[in-house]
Amino acid sequence: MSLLWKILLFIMCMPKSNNNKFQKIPLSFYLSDDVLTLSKQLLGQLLITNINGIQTGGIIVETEAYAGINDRASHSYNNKKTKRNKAMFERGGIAYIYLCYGIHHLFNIVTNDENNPQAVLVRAIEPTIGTSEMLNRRNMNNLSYHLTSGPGKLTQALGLSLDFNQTSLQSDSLCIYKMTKTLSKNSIIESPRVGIDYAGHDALKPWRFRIKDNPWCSK
DNA sequence: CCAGGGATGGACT
DNA sequence: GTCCATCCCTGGT
Repeated sequence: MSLLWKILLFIMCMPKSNNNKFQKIPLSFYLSDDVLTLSKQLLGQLLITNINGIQTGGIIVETEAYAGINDRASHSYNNKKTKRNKAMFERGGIAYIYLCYGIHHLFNIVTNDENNPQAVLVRAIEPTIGTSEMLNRRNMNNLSYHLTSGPGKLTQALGLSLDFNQTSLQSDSLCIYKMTKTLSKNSIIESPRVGIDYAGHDALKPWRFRIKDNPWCSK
């Protein structure tokens, strides 16, 4: 076999994209009724969007749990169902995206079964795939921690908008992949959630989770 | 119909 | 650290 053919074969056998190395997180994962544990398990996993053939994504480094009908900070508090929060009442494993302050799209991972409206807000990712495209979408010239260190920033970087509301997290355009590395318990920092002062005593619950010393977390 | 508020980010001191 | 733009969603007339 000529060298040329060997090179050609080698190229043909190469994985087409990064995520071939990783397994999609299965639907069963999202159906858990333990949203706090799930929020921690989502840290370190890989979130990827694939829009118009452009792949962007990164490692989830910060999450918040929204525990459903008894959580005053949750949109589903008191079992209140509206057009906006409809996705939360669906079966887990889909996206719940809504507009915040009229400007920012916030991305949540719906968990638990149908009519058990819990969700995990993704607050920050560490960019790993398609960084230049994410810089474009954010109108930034140089890589800095501002790229994806906040719930509104990361959706802009990933190209996530209301169009993705209720999209499956196992779809071609939006997917979360399992990383092989597991985080040790003491590398996860727990603290109160951000921006929910209206939630009374629930505002004090330490349901924000982030990877210790990771500079890509929000402020 | 309309007022009030929000799971934020960016500009600025 | 402070300040505030911004606009959809919601609930109440």
